[in-house]
Amino acid sequence: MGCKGDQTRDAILEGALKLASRVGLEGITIGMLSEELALSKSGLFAHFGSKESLQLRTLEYAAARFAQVVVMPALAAPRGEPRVRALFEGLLRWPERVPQPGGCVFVAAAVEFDDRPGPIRDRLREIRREWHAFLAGAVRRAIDAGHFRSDLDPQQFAFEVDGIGLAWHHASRLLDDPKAGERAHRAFEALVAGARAPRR
Amino acid sequence: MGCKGDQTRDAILEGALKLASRVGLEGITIGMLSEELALSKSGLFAHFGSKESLQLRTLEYAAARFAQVVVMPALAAPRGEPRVRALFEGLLRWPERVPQPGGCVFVAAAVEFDDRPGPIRDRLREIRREWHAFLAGAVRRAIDAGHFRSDLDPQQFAFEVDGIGLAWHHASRLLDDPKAGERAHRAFEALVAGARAPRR
DNA sequence: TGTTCGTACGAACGGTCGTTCTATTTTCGC
DNA sequence: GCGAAAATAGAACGACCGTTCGTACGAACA
Repeated sequence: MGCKGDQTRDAILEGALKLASRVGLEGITIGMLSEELALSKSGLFAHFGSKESLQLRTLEYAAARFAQVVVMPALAAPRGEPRVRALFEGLLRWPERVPQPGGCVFVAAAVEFDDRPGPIRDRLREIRREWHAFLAGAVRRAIDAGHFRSDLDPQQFAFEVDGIGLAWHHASRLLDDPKAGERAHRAFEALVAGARAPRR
Repeated sequence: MGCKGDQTRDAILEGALKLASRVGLEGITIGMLSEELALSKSGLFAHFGSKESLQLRTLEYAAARFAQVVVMPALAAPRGEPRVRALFEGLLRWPERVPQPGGCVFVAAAVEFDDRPGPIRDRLREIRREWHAFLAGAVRRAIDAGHFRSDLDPQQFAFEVDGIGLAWHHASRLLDDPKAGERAHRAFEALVAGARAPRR
């Protein structure tokens, strides 16, 4: 079975993820990537057969890493509110845990591909929906555990967490707002407080 | 004074805005744009002198249109909460008011340029900061008018509105969530309710 | 030892990019 | 209407794109 090849391919995917974080999945160039990794263009290309396949594999690699560094550790936290908190904290730390110097690759890809039909958009949408469903599931468990009020809408909660994450990404990266992290946490605390309090 | 040239340039900028909405500011291609507008590549190019200048002008054009269709109409609403609401509603309608088939051009540009130093990033950041400041100003007026509680942080409010807008953009475009609009409104109502209520 | 196969390389392809140059057409004040 | 100036077109450039092809190296297996 391919031993050396697998190592190389993983190294390529790691480089592709970092590169995509900066220039987007579509902005990746086989020339740039091969130069950065000291490989030949054709040698790198041979591992994937097409650019689209490289993009797809990079997306898959990112999803696997995300599961490793934010989903799985959160499962170690107790069910209910603590786990919801762990997911949020993991979300904020994910672009540094798996180095993405240009910001979350899913955010970049979402904006790039939200109107470009094809397998990449399809897979990306799937990944995002899974994340959404997982987050909503954790919220539902928090309701069942009595941490959150029973008439809370988990999907709505997930929607708003998504918004906080995106606003944080935006404020910290483009706006260089030093208070971005603090703002994100305050927003999340307000959200949790509203979820905890009995119906007004 | 340039008469014909100005008309052409405006038509180019309108086309560039629509195109940038789909493929991003960097994704714009002079060939694509000239073909779409039935102009020659060199003829179009002559209006701007460089691609970067075209991008910068497109960004400026978008900012001017944004001021026209969301900021100015909101000024017609009474100060305080109504104006804050008008700004939020205008924000959600802006990509359809000024046709952007691929979604808000500022969102696309923000993700593309948040880590690409240069005049485009600088100008984009300025535009976004102005919007943030304007929104926060409207919130401050709502506090002064007694609509919102006096210890509300206008910047925090603006941060969260930003998040709702981004989450809505994301949910409606990539995820094809039919409830995205409803969710955005519910999130906004919760935000306003929290701003209105006396400190818990 | 010889053969095979997985792996990487170098050269080249047609195509498109942003840009430059030189003409040609169109506009507009006189 | 005329002539200057502005506006547009056309061809070409070097660079880089994704992709293909033929080939060389190295290890595994006969």
